[in-house]
This record gives sequence, structure tokens and C-alpha cells, in this order.
Amino acid sequence: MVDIARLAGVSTSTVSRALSGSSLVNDETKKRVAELARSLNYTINIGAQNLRLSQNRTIAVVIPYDAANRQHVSDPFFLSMLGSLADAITDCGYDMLISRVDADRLDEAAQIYEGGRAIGIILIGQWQHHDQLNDLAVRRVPIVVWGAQLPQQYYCTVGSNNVEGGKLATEHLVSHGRSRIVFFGDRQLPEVSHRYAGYMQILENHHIPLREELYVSSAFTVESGKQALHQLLKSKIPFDAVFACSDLLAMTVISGLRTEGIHVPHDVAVVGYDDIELSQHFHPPLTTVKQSIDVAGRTLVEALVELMAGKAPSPLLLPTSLIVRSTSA
Amino acid sequence: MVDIARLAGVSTSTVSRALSGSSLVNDETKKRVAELARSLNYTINIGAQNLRLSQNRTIAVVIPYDAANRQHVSDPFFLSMLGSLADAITDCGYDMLISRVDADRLDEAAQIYEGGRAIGIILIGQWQHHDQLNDLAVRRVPIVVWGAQLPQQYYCTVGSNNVEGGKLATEHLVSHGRSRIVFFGDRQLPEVSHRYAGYMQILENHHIPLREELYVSSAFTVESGKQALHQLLKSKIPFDAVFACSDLLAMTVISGLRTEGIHVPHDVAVVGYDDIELSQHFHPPLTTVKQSIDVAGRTLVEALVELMAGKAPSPLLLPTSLIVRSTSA
DNA sequence: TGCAATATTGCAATCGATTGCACAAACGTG
DNA sequence: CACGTTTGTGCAATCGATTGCAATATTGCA
Repeated sequence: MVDIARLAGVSTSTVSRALSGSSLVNDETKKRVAELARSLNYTINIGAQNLRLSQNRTIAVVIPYDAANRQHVSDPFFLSMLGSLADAITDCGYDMLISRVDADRLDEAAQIYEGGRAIGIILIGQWQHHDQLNDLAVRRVPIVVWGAQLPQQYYCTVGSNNVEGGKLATEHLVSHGRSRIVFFGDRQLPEVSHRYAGYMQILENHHIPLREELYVSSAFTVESGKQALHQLLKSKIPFDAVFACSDLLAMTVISGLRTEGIHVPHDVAVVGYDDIELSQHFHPPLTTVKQSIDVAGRTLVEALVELMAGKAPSPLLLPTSLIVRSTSA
Repeated sequence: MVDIARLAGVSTSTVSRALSGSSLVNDETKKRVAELARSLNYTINIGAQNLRLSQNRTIAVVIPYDAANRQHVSDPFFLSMLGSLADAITDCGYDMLISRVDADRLDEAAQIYEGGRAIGIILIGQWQHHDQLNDLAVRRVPIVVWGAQLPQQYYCTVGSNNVEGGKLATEHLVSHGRSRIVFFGDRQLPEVSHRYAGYMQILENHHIPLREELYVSSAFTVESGKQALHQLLKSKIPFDAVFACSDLLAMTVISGLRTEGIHVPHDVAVVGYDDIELSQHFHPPLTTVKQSIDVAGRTLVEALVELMAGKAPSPLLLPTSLIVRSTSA
């Protein structure tokens, strides 16, 4: 900017005003400055500008990760969410910073905000970090979390209606005559526990006994799903349906059953969760509970914008819907 | 920082030095400052620090998008790459900024660098932007592109060996007795054109005539794949294999063929490209050419780091490998 | 021509950090 | 006790922008 000022024979004040289109500057001077800036490939230094104006257009997307497992980012639903957020954040004119934070030190996320790195945070992966997230909210960090609404919650969540989703899937399976429905997922996680609650309620409505042995604990990874299925089959517990907590798990289950000669949906019906793009191209096309990822991304950003504007957006539950395809006929 | 200085009864200079662990500061003072900083939840303002030190630990990942189509980020290979980059960039201690840039104005990407927003750029999506990318390189923007190496190229690319990939797939199909192999993709794109070159060469090696009608142009979207397949089937051109330029396209093709009662691999063998995670869970499990996404992410970052260190890394070709599963027996 | 009103421009302080240099206190030595 | 060292701190300039206020140039009008 100093260079431009010198070449244009004016002060940096004038250059600054000219580039920001201030009406205080002569049109001719403005034009001269603009041309010089273009010819020098000059770009305003955003860091300095942000410092001076103490503004910022960056939203941070934080992904907690387990330092012990060194797990990588690969879950398709998760990645789709990232894509959706990239779209939504860009459309609102913000920049998007992706940050992986040690799950045991989520307060580091606060530093992203307090250090002026970003003006707000979207966190994907509520897991069991409820207390840490509450701490962040108490510190007045503008943060919106993708996940389930819990009691005693001071931070804002956006999530799909997991209870409803659990009900939809279970009701569908029951209405197709299934009664020994395996629940496949980790109910220690808030979102999954809500789905389990929906599952239980439908069973109760239909006077179907809830069997603890039909709860199969599995993390969201393919490896974990394979193992859990293996355990289940080995235990010889009879079942005629599986409600899996993600499409990826559902696909894993279907593949596993197929190698055992168990036919889907004839012998065992399967319903997944998420409706990722590949579910419809899977064979057989997957019956699943849809969470609209596009809507999710947009809603997260909207909630954050509200929060940053000083409002207190209430936790949001997005509707889910059952997509019936061929794994549950 | 001023507050801390006042409370600790020292100057900001001392606070700055204390926090940065300078040996010039008395240990006792250091401790006092550190405790105050902790109790006040103080975090250093990174923007100001960057400005003063003219440093920066941010790498921008740029995704060109077509303003006309408003297409969203959803391709699974692409999303996996994003995840892989997030891992690699974080592991190297950098921050990751995601930026979608109008494909016709890629020079805007230069502003991210020149404006001090990031110290280097990784661009995913070479498409047909060769000239614009060359312009960026000429402007000395540290940029590494995921894509194919082209003649007259001044920017650094990292990509898989597409010619080899094309050969692997075609050779495999030919060796299984297929001779009317449809090539499914858009050969106007550099990477695809290299795969096509490999395809052609293997055909020639085996004295199989190259038939223009077996080239089916399709973009990387499901929609486009469906349409292209529809055209192909309508034209009644006989074929006994398909080499699709992505796993997503391969799955689309297999689904489409199945609804027409054409059996894979008995009637038509199919080979995909990418080896995304879901390919192995697809039914039938997909034979495909693997590009290792983990390696890709790490390599892109390494190349960029070299480039930023002032070296001139040569374009890199990552090896591809054929993963034989059940769609090509 | 003289003076007020208006249009442009520059000076200098500021955002929050870092750091070279000067200075003061404490210490060691002859 | 005087003087050179070592140690610890503070002052003030700096990074690249913005902006209130003062200063100057231009114009309009009596």
C-alpha cells in the first residue's frame, strides 16, 4: 500500500479510502489508485485489516478427534456434512477454517475464537463431550454443535430428530412383521441413545418385548461393525431385522450377512440411517432414515449467525423421513 | 495483554517475552504472568502476531466451482480427499482454510495468498483451467494442484498415474476376454484423457480395434452417468465391458444395467476408478483402480511445503493399483 | 476581491503483538 | 569501594491497514 501511495503521489490514507470507495476521495484519484493497484496485483492484507477493524469473516469448523486412536476423517456422512458446510458457509460470504482438536481438550477450540482466528465455531461430533461443550458456552464462545439436545445444556445444538428417526425405522420394520429387531449402534452417544429411545417406544406400543441381547454395540466404523456382527452371529441369537445407526453400518451388515448366506431382506430386513448418496446405488438399494445434509449445513450456519448476532437461538430438531427402498420389503 | 501487564505490574514487553518463554525473563515473573494469563483465559491474538511476524500457518484448499451450475461439493472421492488433506495438514501443524472459488476467476485464489490469508494453496480440481493455473504459478503463488501433468506446465501437480491406471483396467478386462470395452468419462479433462490414452494403448497392444462409438462422454455426476448409460443402451451398440472413470460412475452403471436385466459381470464386466471406501461394500464388490487417498493428501502437503521452502518440486505421479473384486470376473 | 462553504488530502493515533536498544539493579572481583 | 558483568525490564518503533481531525485547495456568492 505504501508503494501505491508513492507511485500515485498521495498518502496511504488516500489509498485506503480510494480502495474502500470512500466518497471523500476525488474520482480521478480513485481511478488512478485503482489502476495502480490492479497493475501491481495488489491485494489488501486481510490480517492487518481485521486487526484494525477487529472484524473477521471466518467460521471455524471443529472436528474433535481422539488422540489415542489417531482416527482419520473418513465417515461418509461426516464428509458430506463437511461439503454441505463448505457450501453453506461460502454462500453466506464467510471463510471456512477446518480444525481438528483433541477431544479431551475441547477448550482449545475456544482459543480459535478468543485468539481472533474465527468469529464463531461449528462443532461436528458431540460424542460424549457434553460438559466440555457447556464450559465453552459458559465462556461465551459462539458455538453451535451438530448433535442431540440434552438436559442441562447451555450450548446450541442443531440435529435431526433422532427419536422420530428411531420410531420411523422401527415402526416400518414392525409393520412388515418383524419382531426380533437388532439395534446396531453405540447408545452411549447422545444421538444414538435418542434413536434407541424411539426404537424402545415403538416396541412398547406394539407390545413387543424389549430384549437386551438384541442391542449390539458398535462404533461408526466399518471395522467395528464387522466385529459386532461377527459376535452377534456367533451368539446364535435369532433375529429377523436390523436397525443400523448409519448407512455405512447397514451396508457392512448386509455384506456380512450375505457372506453367511443370509438373505436381505427375505431372512433379515435392514434399515440404515443418514441416506448418504450411495445408499440408493447400493444393492439392494438401502431403506434408510434420511437426514437432509444440505438443510443441516445451512441450518447450522444460520443458527451460528443468529448466535453471533447476540440472539439465543433455541436448539433445533430437523425432521427425518423414511426412505423405503429394497432392504426391508 | 495490556490487562495482564497491568495486573502483573510489568510492561507488555515483559508479558510478551514471558509468554513466549524468552530466557530474558525472570522465572518468577514468568510464572506470575503465566498464571494470570490462564486465570483470565487469555489467548494471544494470532492475527496481530501474524502481522507483526509476517508469518502464518494457514494452508488454503481451493475448490473451483462453476458459478453457472452452482454445483455442490458431493463427489465421494473429492470429499475423501478433503478429509485426507485435513489429516495431513493438521499433522504438519498447519491450519486449513477451505475456499470455493469461481472457476472462471481462479486468480482470486492468488488473493488468498497475496492478501496474507494463507501461505500456500492446494487446489483440487484441475479441470480445464490449465492456463489460469499457469498464470498463478507465474505470479509466484505457491500452489500445488491435484491433477495430471500437462505439457507447458509451470505449476506443480500431484496426481495418480492415470495412464498406468487406464492400462491396468483395460489390460485386466482384455485378459478376461473382453474386447468391446466402453470407456465411460469425459476425456476433455486432463486426468481422464490420460486414462483414455492408457486404454487406447492396451487395445493397440492387443490389436483390438479402437471404436469411437465405445467412448461415452459423461461427467462425474450420477445424473450425467445415468443419462450417458441410457444413450448407450438406446443406441444398441454391443459391448461386453465398461471402464468407468470413477467408482461412483461404475456403481451408477451397474445399477442401470441391472434394471435392464443385464448381468454384471456375466454379460458386462465393469471396472471403476478411485477405490473409495464403499466400493468394497457394494454388491457385487467393485473391481477398481485404486488411488491411495491418504498418500495423495500427504504428498500434496509435502509438495507444497517444499515449494514454500523455495524449492521447485517436480510434478509427482503416484502409483495406482488394480483391486480385483467381483465385477470383472 | 473577500469570506464562507465545500471538496480533497495528509498527519498521526490505533488495533495487539514483537524486539532492538537503553537502562537499572544485582553481583563479582581486585 | 569502584568498576565491569550479568540479568531483568521498559521504551518505542514496527507490521499493514483505518479514520478522526486538522489543513489545504477549490468553488460559490455577495
